[in-house]
Amino acid sequence: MQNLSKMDILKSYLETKGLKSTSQRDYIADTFFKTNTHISLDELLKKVKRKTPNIGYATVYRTMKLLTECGLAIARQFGDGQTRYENLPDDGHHDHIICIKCSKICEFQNQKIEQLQAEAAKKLGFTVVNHKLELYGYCSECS
Amino acid sequence: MQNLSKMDILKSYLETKGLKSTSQRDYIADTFFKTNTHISLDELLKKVKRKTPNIGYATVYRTMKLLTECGLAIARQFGDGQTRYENLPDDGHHDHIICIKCSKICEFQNQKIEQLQAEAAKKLGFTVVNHKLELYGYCSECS
DNA sequence: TTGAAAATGAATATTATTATCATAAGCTAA
DNA sequence: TTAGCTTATGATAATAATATTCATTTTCAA
Ligand SMILES: [Mn+2]
Ligand SMILES: [Mn+2]
Ligand SMILES: [Zn+2]
Ligand SMILES: [Zn+2]
Repeated sequence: MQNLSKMDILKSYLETKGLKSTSQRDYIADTFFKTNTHISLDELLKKVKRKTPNIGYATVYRTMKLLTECGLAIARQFGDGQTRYENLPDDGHHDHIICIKCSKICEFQNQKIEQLQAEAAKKLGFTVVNHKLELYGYCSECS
Repeated sequence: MQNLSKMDILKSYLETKGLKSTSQRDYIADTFFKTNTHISLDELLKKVKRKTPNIGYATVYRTMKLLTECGLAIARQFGDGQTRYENLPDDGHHDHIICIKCSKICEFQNQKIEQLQAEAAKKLGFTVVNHKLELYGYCSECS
């Protein structure tokens, strides 16, 4: 399952779950796969409706739920009350830093932090499954 | 403002804002100050109603908003859809590790992680105001 | 004491998310 | 290809947490 495209991964996930392929689902997924932002359901719905205006909110909602389940999308909550989705990154896990004035979101990776997290968890007897690290502040243009 | 009790800090905050002292507000704040958990509004309301059953949800909500504003309470969201509040800790900032099975919450401090966060932010031109680090996994009893 | 300003609490509004249901579409086996 | 069963869709409604409204009560400074 290394070199399959995202759409192929989705298709095989649907198959294992006994789910069906539909034009709406495909188009929503494809539209999402082409984004490189942290997109909300409303934003994605708007994008999708440009070509297929009759598509419903519920279908976008269910498709993103599906993509999250199979790992192709990651659901994020940055505190503005809206769940946002991003594509599974090629280069592995990353964390976020968010500007509290203009809402700009930057991403960063820090292996040392990840390692220290694991150590802290181990010390408390926990087995970490996932984590959330978000820094909030002012970006260079807003400070 | 070093050695003032939390209630005194609240009182002086109210004063600067031209707000008034009321028995309800005092009792809710005092009840909250005595907690040492991450408490939800519903839980706090229930606790408060034991002695003063006629107190309303809105007053608890508004009091916690006030305490959060003046820094005496910290609002946390651990992903269960409920905002939880904790007292401003005496020993400074801490982060959390949450069991995804039994919901146990442990706290930890790690100065090295904090430092690395600051460095990562600086590299991106950000000035960090606050941050959120949450580890999710299984506690020793659940793994 | 009194009157303007703020607080209260019940109720309602808002908002994001999730569920329902009648109908449409996909798929499998004849 | 078609029949028949399953799943998907989209409009709408239900949920649930949070936030606001408003008539009434309370506070507090003059
Ligand atoms: Mn990201
Ligand atoms: Mn805590
Ligand atoms: Zn900014
Ligand atoms: Zn546990």
